[in-house]
Amino acid sequence: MYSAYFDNFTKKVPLTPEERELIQSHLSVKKIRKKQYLLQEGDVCKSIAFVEKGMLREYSLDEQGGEHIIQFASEGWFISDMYSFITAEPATYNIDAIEDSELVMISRSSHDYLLTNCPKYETFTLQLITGAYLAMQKRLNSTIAASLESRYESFMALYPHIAQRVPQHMIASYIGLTPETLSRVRRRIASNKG
Amino acid sequence: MYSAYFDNFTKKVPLTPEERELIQSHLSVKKIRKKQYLLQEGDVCKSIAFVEKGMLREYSLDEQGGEHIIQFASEGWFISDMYSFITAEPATYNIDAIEDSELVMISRSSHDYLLTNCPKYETFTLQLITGAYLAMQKRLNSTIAASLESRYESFMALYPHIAQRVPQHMIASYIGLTPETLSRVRRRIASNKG
DNA sequence: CGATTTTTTGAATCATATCAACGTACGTGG
DNA sequence: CCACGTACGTTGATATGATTCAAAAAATCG
Repeated sequence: MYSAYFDNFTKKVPLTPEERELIQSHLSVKKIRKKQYLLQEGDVCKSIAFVEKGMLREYSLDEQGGEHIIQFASEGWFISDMYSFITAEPATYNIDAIEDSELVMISRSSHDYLLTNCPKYETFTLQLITGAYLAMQKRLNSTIAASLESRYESFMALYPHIAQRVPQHMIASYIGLTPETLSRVRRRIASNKG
Repeated sequence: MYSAYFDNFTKKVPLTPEERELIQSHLSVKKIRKKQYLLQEGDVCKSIAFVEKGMLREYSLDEQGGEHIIQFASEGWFISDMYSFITAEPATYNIDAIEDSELVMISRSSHDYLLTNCPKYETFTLQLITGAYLAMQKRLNSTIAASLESRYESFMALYPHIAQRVPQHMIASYIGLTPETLSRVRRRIASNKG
């Protein structure tokens, strides 16, 4: 229990046994089945979830009901509608499970408590957000500046473990194109190599 | 000197005079003229810049030499190639001034020093990055999910002070379309309202 | 095996980019 | 203060390329 969470944590910030105790007392475990929602648009996001095992996705819905995947989260990643979590306004994103998953949950009040009372938790959070920020900046740049081919290829290079585990149409959604177009992009790539 | 910086800081995290002294001793001031580079692709980004006055932009260049604006920064914002700053690898982005500007600079070593020796600086940094993360997530979502019209309109609603001060083709670049297309989008919007 | 989900393919359509030209505003130097 | 040059925005014609809709083929699941 909590092993992936603390592996991740101590790789970034070492902890004494007491600190680990303190943090662990603020965590809880949640299991969630494939296709189950962790968060629905309109609800307030009350927790940050760390993935111990499994895979989730966060996505928005446009006016026509189309899904747009904002983020995948597999082992070692966290997922949450951060804006809703921080402001307590209704979520604009949905989160559901792509596989049966085990999550470590941190509530808003625990998060606040640890931020102010456990310096290492704050340091860890800063590193976590910084990493997420940098990854998203790269993605934004490739969405704006790169061709479909290279967007797909960077995704595959960066997240091969995700690519293996999610259907292709979700990758299409993540990189911002339709499943049909992605299928054709893949054919173009294959024929350029063959 | 440093007033915009500390206004911003203390609005998020109050400081004692001693703390302010400590932090201020790690800052320096830099003036930069319109069109001047603060950072060029390939150089290592050695500082974070806070804008006291003026306006800058961060952008990438694609294979055909096209500019893609990643970020604007006016008074109260910070700007930097964070990835290069943190990893000390060569920058992949360029930063230059859109107006004559005054900047408050923090070097990598000062940043590290303050992070470990000044808890409030760490708290401030966490809030700063969190804000930047949330803003970028919203932008990414609108880039993937929204129509050109609503992308333009959200930009204008969110950043009216920037819109007034930068040429239209830079707004086009920021929201990910060509200047010609933006011109036509604006006409469409105008005629739908008239 | 049958049912459902996923991927591929084809054809038509639509939206945006591109290329080229023009008009305008702006700022700089004479 | 004027004139010139440069940067900016608009417009039109055309080309490109991604989406859409429909259907079939392939893969996966119970």
